[in-house]
Amino acid sequence: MLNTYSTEDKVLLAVDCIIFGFDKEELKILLIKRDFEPEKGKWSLMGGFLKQNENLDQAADRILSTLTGINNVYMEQLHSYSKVDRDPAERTISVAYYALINIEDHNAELIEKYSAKWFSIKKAPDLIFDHNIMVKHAISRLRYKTSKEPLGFELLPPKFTMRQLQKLYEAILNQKLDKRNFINKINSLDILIKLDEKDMNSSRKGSFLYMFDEEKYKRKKAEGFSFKV
Amino acid sequence: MLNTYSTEDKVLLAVDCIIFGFDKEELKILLIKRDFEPEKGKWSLMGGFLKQNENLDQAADRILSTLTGINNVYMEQLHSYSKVDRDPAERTISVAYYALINIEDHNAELIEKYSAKWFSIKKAPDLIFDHNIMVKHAISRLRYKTSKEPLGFELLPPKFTMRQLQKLYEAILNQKLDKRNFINKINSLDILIKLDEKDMNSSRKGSFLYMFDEEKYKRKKAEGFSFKV
DNA sequence: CCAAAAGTGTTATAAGTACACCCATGC
DNA sequence: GCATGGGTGTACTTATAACACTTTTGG
Repeated sequence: MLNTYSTEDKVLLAVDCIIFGFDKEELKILLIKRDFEPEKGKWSLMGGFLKQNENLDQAADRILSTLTGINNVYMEQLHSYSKVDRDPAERTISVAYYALINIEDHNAELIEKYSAKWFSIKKAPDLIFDHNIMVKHAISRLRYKTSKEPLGFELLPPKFTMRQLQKLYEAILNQKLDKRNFINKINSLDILIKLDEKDMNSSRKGSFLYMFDEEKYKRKKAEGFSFKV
Repeated sequence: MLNTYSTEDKVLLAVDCIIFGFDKEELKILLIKRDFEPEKGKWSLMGGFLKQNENLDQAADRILSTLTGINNVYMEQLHSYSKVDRDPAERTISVAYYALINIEDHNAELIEKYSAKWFSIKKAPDLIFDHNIMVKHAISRLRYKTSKEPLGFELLPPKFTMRQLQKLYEAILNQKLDKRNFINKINSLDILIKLDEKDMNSSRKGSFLYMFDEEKYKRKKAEGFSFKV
């Protein structure tokens, strides 16, 4: 291999993951209690270092999978954080990723192994380094993205009720939405499949379950349709 | 300094800049002809490596300034690119930034020194590595950002005509806009100062010059106003 | 006097917002 | 039979989109 850049400084490149989940009422993030220095014992995002033979997306997948046992989830690069002394141990640049997972899918043993815990985004503890700002940015990006692309479904089980979907959007946007307007809007998008099945847990009457019709969405998108909530 | 992460791989971190300008008709980017290997003689974004004592924003400023002689311009981090073999010389992760400059401000000597040239985004040459995709992403981000924040003015001289502003937005959005609707919309935002002065270059009648009223915009923004084109 | 760009309002359509009652069921 | 959450439609307001003629002035 050529080595044209040999006089340049090298740095450690970390990847930190903001892992979002939704538990029927609140938007949550999965945090770990650090069991290593620096800042041992404090709450932190799950992270790791980029290896020579992988790209950032792969590193993010690996790190997410290490903590949750889940693969193939929606992940997106957020931003790179590079303040010179952001990590007191050593110069480290961190690339933040956020992931959307169905909270039911996580692996309880792994969560325990890493002393991880789900926190409501409204009641999350103070985090190490610049992780607080990463979370803030991630929420802001999540708001933008879920209003322009059908990503909210990533946070729900495959079958969900209209009310669950509404509550999800309310949690993401941090505001109440009008029930009728919300349903009208979602229905007008015409990308859900209404099942015959009802969810009987939430009320006596029961409420119909829906599924996201990904194929239909893709077809419509190819024809110029754009999702908008 | 502690050295907790000593077994981890380190990498070279490059910063590449997509430098946008506007020349009254077209949206342009400033490219350099590489005078070093690999890919010597090919067109490329201006780039450099992150140094130990600076953060990414500072590195981007430094790199922009090296080529244009300009400081204090609007710059924003775009994305990090990390394909393992993206640079054949050595494993390098690149963080792309885009900058908006008033094309009149650039330093001609520096441009010459780096064999740099302004290219219309529609007629830009093929670039090295993954720089083509970086430019594509930057244009897409620019579209989004300039429609939500008053950043277009960064690409214009301090005094500009309505028609110039419209042509700028047409170039960014890559579509014709209706003259009356555009002016009505801009005026309804109420963030421009109409000068008594006219620009007599573009027509016999001459057209009024405007300036962006940044203070007014800030005040309105603080009161909940949001820019939208 | 005419060519060339500047400037100016109204109407129609679409999107968004506000809002209240009946339904089905388990207890 | 009643408490609980599910489900449904219309009127109003706001935003967006379409569209054509008059003005100014240097040559």
